[in-house]
Amino acid sequence: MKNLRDIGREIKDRRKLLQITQEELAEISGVSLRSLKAIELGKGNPTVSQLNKVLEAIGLRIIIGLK
Amino acid sequence: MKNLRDIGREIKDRRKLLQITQEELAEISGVSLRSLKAIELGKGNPTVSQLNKVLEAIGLRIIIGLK
DNA sequence: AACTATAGTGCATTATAATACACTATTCAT
DNA sequence: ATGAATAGTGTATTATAATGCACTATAGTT
Repeated sequence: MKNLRDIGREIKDRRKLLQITQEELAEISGVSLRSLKAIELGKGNPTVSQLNKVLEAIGLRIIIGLK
Repeated sequence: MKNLRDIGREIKDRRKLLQITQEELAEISGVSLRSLKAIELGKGNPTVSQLNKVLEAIGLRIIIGLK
């Protein structure tokens, strides 16, 4: 399974690739800095819309696939 | 983007394919019937872990992909 | 048409995600 | 090694997801 920690890592990696800070990503995605930090660390349990906001901002998206 | 309504449809389609009821899926996934209904209809905004529970139960999963 | 099974809704309660603020820790450049 | 930027944490508050119960609506069967 793709757990929350994995998802967080992917977001962080992508963000670094784009060379933007958490502060910037929080700003452009419309998610609070506190929440973004939690998402990247895989702590907490974001709502789908929160996750979507962050993903959209870095050119990623949720796909539903076979296991 | 893959919005919540799309995700709900995919879950519902998959569930029908497997020929199980909402009640059964709620049971096996560990998600309340009320919440499952909302998810399938694309109403509300589930947490990632709730979504994951349902997806797992029907052999699906979240993938993060390029937009 | 009537009956039954399955799906969707309203509302109240409880659990918890989202947030802000203040702080500490780490990374990175000089 | 010091200072500045970036990342992570604690705690309290607010917003909202998750749930249960009772109900209505729709689909499917005879």
